[in-house]
Amino acid sequence: MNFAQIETELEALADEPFDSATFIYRFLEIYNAPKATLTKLKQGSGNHAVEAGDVLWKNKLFYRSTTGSLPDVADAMLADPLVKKHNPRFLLVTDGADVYCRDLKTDQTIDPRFTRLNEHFMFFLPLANIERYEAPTENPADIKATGRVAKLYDAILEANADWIERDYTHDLNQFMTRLLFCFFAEDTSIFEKNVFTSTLMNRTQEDGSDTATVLDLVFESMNTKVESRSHLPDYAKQFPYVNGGLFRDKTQVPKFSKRARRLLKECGELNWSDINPDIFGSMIQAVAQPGLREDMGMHYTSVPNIMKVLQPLFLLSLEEEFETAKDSEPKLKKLLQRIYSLRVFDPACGSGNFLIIAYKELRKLEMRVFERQKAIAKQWSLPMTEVALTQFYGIELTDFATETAKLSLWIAEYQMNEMFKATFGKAPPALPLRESGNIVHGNAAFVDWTQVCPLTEDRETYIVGNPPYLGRADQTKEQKADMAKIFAPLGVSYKNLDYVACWYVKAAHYCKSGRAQCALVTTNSICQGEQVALLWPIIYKNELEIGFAHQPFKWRNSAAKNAAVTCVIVGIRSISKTNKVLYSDAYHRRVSNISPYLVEGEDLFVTKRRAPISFEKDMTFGSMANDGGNLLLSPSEKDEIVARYPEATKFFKRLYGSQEFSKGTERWCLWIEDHDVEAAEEIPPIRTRIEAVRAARSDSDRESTAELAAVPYRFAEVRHKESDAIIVPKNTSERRFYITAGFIEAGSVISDLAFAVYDADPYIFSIISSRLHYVWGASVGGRFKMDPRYSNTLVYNTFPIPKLSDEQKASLEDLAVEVLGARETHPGKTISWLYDPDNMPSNLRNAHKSLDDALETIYIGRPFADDVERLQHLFKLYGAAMKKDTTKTKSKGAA
DNA sequence: TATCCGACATGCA
DNA sequence: TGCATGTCGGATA
Repeated sequence: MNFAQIETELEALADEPFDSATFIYRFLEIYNAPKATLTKLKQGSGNHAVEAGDVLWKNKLFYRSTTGSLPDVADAMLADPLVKKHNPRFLLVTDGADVYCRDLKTDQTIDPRFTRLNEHFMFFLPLANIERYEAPTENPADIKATGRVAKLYDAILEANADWIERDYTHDLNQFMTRLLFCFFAEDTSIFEKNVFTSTLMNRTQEDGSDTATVLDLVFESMNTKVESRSHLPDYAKQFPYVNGGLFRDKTQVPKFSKRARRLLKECGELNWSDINPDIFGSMIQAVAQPGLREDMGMHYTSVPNIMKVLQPLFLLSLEEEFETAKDSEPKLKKLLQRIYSLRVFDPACGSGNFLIIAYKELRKLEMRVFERQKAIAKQWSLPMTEVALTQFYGIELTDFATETAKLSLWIAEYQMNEMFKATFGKAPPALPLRESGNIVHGNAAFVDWTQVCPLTEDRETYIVGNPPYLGRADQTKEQKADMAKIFAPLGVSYKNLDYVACWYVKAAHYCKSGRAQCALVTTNSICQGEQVALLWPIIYKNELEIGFAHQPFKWRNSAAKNAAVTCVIVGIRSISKTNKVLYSDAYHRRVSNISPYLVEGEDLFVTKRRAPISFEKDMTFGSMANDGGNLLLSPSEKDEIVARYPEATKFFKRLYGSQEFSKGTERWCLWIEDHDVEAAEEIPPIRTRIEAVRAARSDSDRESTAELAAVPYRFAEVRHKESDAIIVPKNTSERRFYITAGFIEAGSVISDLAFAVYDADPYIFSIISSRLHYVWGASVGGRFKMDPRYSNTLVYNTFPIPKLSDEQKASLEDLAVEVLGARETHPGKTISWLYDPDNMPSNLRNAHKSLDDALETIYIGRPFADDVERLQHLFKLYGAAMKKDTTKTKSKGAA
């Protein structure tokens, strides 16, 4: 079976007129329901439903077509005793216009339009016996263990204060991973039950003085083959030969204090068999980095997010191959070869989450192949797994995490062997440990990746991971140097790029030379705003394309404090005819191409520019106070001063940022001209505020801010003009349909949280208020979290407008008046309320619609069909304008 | 808890 | 000088 095929057929079915009699059978056929089953369902013998027209396929699906309210009907079906009896996985209700479907196992619901059913084709995959991935629940054992290990680590450090200055951290880290392994081993069948902790407790003094000696001998024993142990004491001999590199190097064992020994005992008493290496490694990683302790594991990638990378990158493809190979021994054998030759490389692997999950998935698939072989082969004997940890490669910056990654891979291997044993009754011996993954300790932005994971044409290689994101302002000197090393030779402007761009560029070079593909979880900022034009030309130069992408989603994991960041996933591969899929939380669909803004469209991007290509007036940044809050006042604060000092009135102006405009809140600022300073300072409360500004600015580490302390009576950046202005809030909401511009009367100050077009013609307001402009801004501009963020250089200056006649301007102006008029018919309502899609009044909607229709007719002679067409046309015009611009000025244009 | 928007250091062009 | 950006935060309903 082929996923693209399912989607295509589903799309065809959704496009046809709905036929309640045949729909469900066609639907099930697409999901490969066995022919015999379908026949039985149609005949009624396999259909357990009672009501006419219903279909109830045991354990799978309960279907009803109706004309009633879909959720209500679904609730009624759910209450039907038949559900309990026949346990369907899905409830599916439709009236031919909408669909309502609930997965009773995961309790997820979708309710798409009937015609968009294909966008949810993965939702129904369990019908074809393919499970969607479900997030594991939080594991209390991991949390508890992490806490205890952290305490033990601290106690050991305390007893070995000299270790840090002597740079024994590697020894300490390796020692800790050995301990963790032993704890795990004695709670599973790798060691004899509790042998490690009990030996230590029985053989050592309570004060900890000889703990190190005993541990040293025990570790040596684990690195010595049984036949060569004559020099070791009996208690050490009872441990099996472990090796696998974990005990190979002789490293120093730290001294133990009484407290450290007691904590060792407490760690040993935990039940380590419950540890889940998927996440535990990430949590334990924080142990060795006290700075990270407080947000322990905050940055680990959750398993669902890892699957968002692995599934589209290669797991789905393996799954498809399995489905087609199901009944063919040679094909199954070929699939196994593919599994065994595949490599996964995480150049920012941390404690190895991605690698561990990938390993487990490959093992699970291998087991399914074995089961299948067993079922169809005439003769079959159980093979052992050939998925090797050495197929997994990683680079990690911190030593402790590097060691943890290797350990976690071993634990994962053991757990998978146990699962194998449960299914097939046999498993490879746990010991001695085989080689673990190829995890290298180093700076991935600096080291040569081909040294870690050599380039090869013969093996599929998948680069995955969640590398560190750091905006320009937060990069350290070293990180800037890393950036320079990678980007400077390319001769491009790069300093405004996020640090994570290093990984994309290195991955691009790797993918170009080898048979590799890459998908990374990164901050959304590299697919938005100014960074797009900086990064993506470099990628495209390597004859690569975006094969799949996941649109922005909020970062989530089970750590207490989630990172406040919005992420995307971008899959990069050599140019190919294979399907491209665009994912979002709500749907995923095949598209013709994925643009670097992660929307359907061509590989185009805009470069920020100083002057507008079309608008006839400049838009400027508002005035930034940078005052520690002292130049800004609430109405009551202002009134209090004016009441006592009426002469102060002239020093106040209304201030408008995004919120003051959108929500109508009143705010004032001190606005003192140079020649008025002395007069202003004679008013004590004003003088106090000015002094506070001076103090705040002097305190700043930033030189230019400190210099501004010399003029504390005025805003740091003064852009104000004494004229009427169009105000455009900097922040808007992704839920709105329009950018909410407005007019501000002369005499008010527009803050840096909004943009201003001073002395503007009203038709400019019309264009800014159009759907076209919103669509442009939402895709080309930056973002604040998920919400579009307006900008003059990126959005306004790049927006293409056809040449307008005076008549056209006049008619646009009339339509602007209509919009403003519609707003005024709702007195007391804020802009924010009026433009909330849940509230937006119909007259305002209509006024905007008329404006859109008129403007779009100027563009193409008719309104656009949808936003995709809007964007495509704008990009076309932009491209043409830039071409003209290049020939005229020979300056840099866009691609 | 979803929604919407503030403030300013930073540093590039 | 002008302005994008934030492994950003916080108030509000």
